[in-house]
Amino acid sequence: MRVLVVEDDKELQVAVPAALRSANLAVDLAVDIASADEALYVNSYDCVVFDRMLPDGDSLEHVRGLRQQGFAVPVLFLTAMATLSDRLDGFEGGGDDYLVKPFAVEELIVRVLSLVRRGPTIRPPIIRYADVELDTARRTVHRAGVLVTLRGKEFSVLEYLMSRPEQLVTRSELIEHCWDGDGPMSNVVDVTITRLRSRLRGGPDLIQAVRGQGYRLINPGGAA
Amino acid sequence: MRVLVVEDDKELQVAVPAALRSANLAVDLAVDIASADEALYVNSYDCVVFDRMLPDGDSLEHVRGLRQQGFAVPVLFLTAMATLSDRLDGFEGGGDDYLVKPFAVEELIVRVLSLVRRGPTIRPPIIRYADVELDTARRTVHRAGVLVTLRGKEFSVLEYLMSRPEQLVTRSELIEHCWDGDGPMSNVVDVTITRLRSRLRGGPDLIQAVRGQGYRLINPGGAA
DNA sequence: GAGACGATGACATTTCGATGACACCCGAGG
DNA sequence: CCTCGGGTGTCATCGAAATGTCATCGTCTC
Repeated sequence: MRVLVVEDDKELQVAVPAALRSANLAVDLAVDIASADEALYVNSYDCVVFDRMLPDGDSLEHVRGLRQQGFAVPVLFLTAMATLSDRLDGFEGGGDDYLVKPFAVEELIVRVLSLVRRGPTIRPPIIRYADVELDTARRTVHRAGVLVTLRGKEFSVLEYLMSRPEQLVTRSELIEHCWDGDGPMSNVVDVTITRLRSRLRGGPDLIQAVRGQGYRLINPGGAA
Repeated sequence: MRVLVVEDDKELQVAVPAALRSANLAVDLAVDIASADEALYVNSYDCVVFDRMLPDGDSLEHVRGLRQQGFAVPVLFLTAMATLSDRLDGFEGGGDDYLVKPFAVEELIVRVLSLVRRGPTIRPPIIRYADVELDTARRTVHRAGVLVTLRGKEFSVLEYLMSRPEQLVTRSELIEHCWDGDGPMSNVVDVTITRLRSRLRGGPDLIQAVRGQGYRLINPGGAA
């Protein structure tokens, strides 16, 4: 579990990461909003610890903006301000917790762990065609309900075909999307299609060869 | 929004309800676990504020029991104990927040409002998959009932995998979430997986390698 | 029936994961 | 300050699995 700490105070820059690391969290440090943004853009975190006031602005306002764009990672604000209204602001902004300075490191650890545990769950997109279900996140394929295990290339090819159901897909198109570098100089595509077909033996052939053109996904039965 | 306060201290019996009412919450009071149970049975609350120690027992233990039976209402524990392990206990029990006495009433209000807003969603601190139980708070793992001691990194990796059962998890995903800085440039992940597997020798291999893609938790037996 | 193109089985090659051994770092304790 | 040891990162190697290549066969079209 990985945490980003955004803190401009020299002392806390040391203490906070140390505390979190002692709880087996992976910690990165940013010193202002700008560098935090950079880090958030590059990596994905399970939690962010934000000092409320930073040299280049109020982190709360910033997070509020990010939330509007779908930013879903839980945030813990460190704040020196003690008035109730300021604290409430913190929660309104979408932050999931806050801590008033000065605080005990144990308290910080407990709260961060709690936030991390709560992490955002994402639904994997599933593509369906005929009686085939392809789960891009799990990288699994089911035909008529039964699990079919595919090799990497086979999966890539099927994924591409299923993203363009019933459309004609040329060999070079497949090579461009499923192979890297300068595509192979053989009939790999054909071979892969053959292998794919043999794995999907659990119903009619869904992959139609179009002579001289390429391949196309079809649903012979029509139903399902 | 209706809140139940369970408190035996005379002073707090007055102060806590008063504070919450000032935030427009409807408040009921109970003085011990027995009467709290009665109130919970009769009414439905959006939040419960439990003093940790009550004349007829430790409320934490009690809530733990209730959770097992599906009790989902968020709980805020008031505790006088200040050690980290005691605080962690509070979270393990399924309580969603805690406050150390003495506390500012504003803080109490903010936290209760936050819990109420969050609604009855609990993320149990124990994740189960197949015959493995992982306690995120205690950082312990049991396989088929027997305790397995893991190293920090091994635990982090297993935790991440178990939070996404059966999903494909890439190496870079693991590195992003379990390592800091810009991840290492070696096969650490593979090595850690190997070590993890060897610790979990007590049943079939649950970690499936997906060639060229990453790893995935699976349950070969299907049962349990 | 001939040519072209796709299908397929067999085989070669490449890539990738598993693993043992070792090096390094850091914290505990003398 | 030094040593020791556990935990973790790195490397080299091995073997198996995935994939590319080729040759052959089948089949569709003109």
